Amino acid sequence: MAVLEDRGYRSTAPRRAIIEILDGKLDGFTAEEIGNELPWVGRATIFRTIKLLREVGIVCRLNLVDGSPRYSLSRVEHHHHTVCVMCGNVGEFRAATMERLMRIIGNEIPGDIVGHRIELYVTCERCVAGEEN
Amino acid sequence: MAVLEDRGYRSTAPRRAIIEILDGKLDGFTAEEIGNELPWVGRATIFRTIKLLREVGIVCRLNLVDGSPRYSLSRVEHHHHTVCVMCGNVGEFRAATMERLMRIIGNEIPGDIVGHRIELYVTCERCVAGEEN
DNA sequence: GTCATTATGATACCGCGTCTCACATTAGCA
DNA sequence: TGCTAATGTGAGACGCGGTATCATAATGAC
Repeated sequence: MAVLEDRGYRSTAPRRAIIEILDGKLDGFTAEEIGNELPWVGRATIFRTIKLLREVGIVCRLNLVDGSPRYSLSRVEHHHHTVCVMCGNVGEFRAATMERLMRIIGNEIPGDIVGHRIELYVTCERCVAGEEN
Repeated sequence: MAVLEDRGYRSTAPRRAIIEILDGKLDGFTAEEIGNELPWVGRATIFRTIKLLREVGIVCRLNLVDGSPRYSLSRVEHHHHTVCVMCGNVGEFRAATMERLMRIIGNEIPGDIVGHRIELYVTCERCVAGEEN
């Protein structure tokens, strides 16, 4: 919440509630999920708040394999995501090697790299374990 | 078109028209764009055909920085995309280093990597040149 | 040419997200 | 504490990308 107040945004009940829920969501969430947990908050407000948190940089939007959207709370500074293709759970990882590689590739292709999106699709440990039953 | 026939799909006028248009689209396209160029083809058919071509592996779906979708004809086997943040044009590049890196990262994170999505956002040469005016 | 199979177009529908607009809350200040 | 401008909110309409339905049309194997 401090993150928003520091930028001049108001501390309101919906915003506080959403942020509190997010803290518990360790592996991604959807707007719909939040709506279900906070039925007293309007749909528009949920999207507005997610958008705000994305602009502030503490929430990321990523895509599942099928292209459907999912959000994730950012814990480390610069990172990428792993998304389980079976359960949709999201993980984060940092890879300095990746950044270095980006710079190398930057020299090989025309134009200037201004950003990138990297998503690794995985089958997570939980799902792999569950399959054996 | 042969790609589709080889898999048992029929050669129809809409499919032929769409594929022909795609051949000229060197830097990505949207479903809407095709619809404008082929007003006699139904919207559903355009989406169906794009989907088919994706399944066959000769069209990729990618996201612009803002998340909006764009398609691109695949020319090389395994590749990734560069997307210009200014004009939306799409390029392809291969990076063996990237694949090697994937394997390394695979050992560092929990779960098995089954796929990945990598998009590089760039400002393309054309746009950079244009800016200087 | 016949006919089963497959594809098509129109249209309704869905999911995700944004816009609008009247109303409610907030925070700053007396 | 009470006022007020600024900001945020909820309901609902709307937009866009894409899919489902279903009656009709085209395809291609014989």
